[in-house]
Amino acid sequence: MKTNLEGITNKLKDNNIRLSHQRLKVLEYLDRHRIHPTVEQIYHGLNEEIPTLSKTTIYNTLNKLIEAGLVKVITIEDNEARYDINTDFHGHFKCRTCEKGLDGFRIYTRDMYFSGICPRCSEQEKCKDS
Amino acid sequence: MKTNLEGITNKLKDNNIRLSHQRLKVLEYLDRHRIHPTVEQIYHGLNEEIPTLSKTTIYNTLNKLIEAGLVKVITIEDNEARYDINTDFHGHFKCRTCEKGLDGFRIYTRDMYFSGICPRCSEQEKCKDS
DNA sequence: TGCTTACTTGTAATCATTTCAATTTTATTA
DNA sequence: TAATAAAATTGAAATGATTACAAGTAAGCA
Ligand SMILES: [Mn+2]
Ligand SMILES: [Mn+2]
Ligand SMILES: [Zn+2]
Ligand SMILES: [Zn+2]
Repeated sequence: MKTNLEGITNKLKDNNIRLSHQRLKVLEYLDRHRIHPTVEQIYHGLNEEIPTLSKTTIYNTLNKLIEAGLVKVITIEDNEARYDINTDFHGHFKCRTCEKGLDGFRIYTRDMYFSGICPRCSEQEKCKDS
Repeated sequence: MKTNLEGITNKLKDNNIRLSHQRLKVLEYLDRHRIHPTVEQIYHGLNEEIPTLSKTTIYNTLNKLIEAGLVKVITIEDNEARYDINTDFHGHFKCRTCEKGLDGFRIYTRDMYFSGICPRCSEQEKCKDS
């Protein structure tokens, strides 16, 4: 549940991702606001502290972090992505009435998405190795 | 696996959804093309048969069918929705390499989304009943 | 057949996300 | 510390999926 920000910055170094002020602030925001925030929420949340912050930077940062496996994108909303610093395997729930994400619920729909590599592409990878 | 189109049209009647030419064609397309098509694919697939068909109608139709529980939307793509006439609970897989949805795979990411009603809203529902 | 209501259509609007080029910052080296 | 190259930030503009809207059309019913 608790993310080690120091550990994350080390991972950034490992992935050759520069430790810019903006990136660290976005990470810190995700760590302190465990509500699967949208880009809009991150933007407004950091606006006071960094008035010059651009939404483009937030998008760039999040995409970098996703690429490095440090953040996960949640597509439970139909029109807006949400972001999660908790990359452990866990489900997400959205209430049909209040539209909040909460614990303890009556479930009506379940969706499971997997991403990986199919047998055909696995086979082609083997060929490359030899 | 096999969908009974006759059964579906009966469900449409039950839900007071009119059996328009366009709606039946969209349903037929979803039934015959079990590839979780996008709106774009449905549009081009039906274009020859119904040259006047509008994308807006496809969106309207799909939203109506989703509302009635006859179709499910799949948000595994980051930028474009896909649609499934199979409403049974089942997972979806996307290959990272060829980007196709297939069977038999090595899994790297798993995502579970639930939708339902939270305890708070459940409680309020009870109050309405009495 | 005629009536009412809901559906279809094309265009325009919306809005999350990406592209782009100029400026700034980071990390490195002297 | 200063110089440098590479990468990041920024804001404006572009993109593109989806929705809103208003006028024309078709479905269902008597
Ligand atoms: Mn989560
Ligand atoms: Mn499916
Ligand atoms: Zn609720
Ligand atoms: Zn593949």
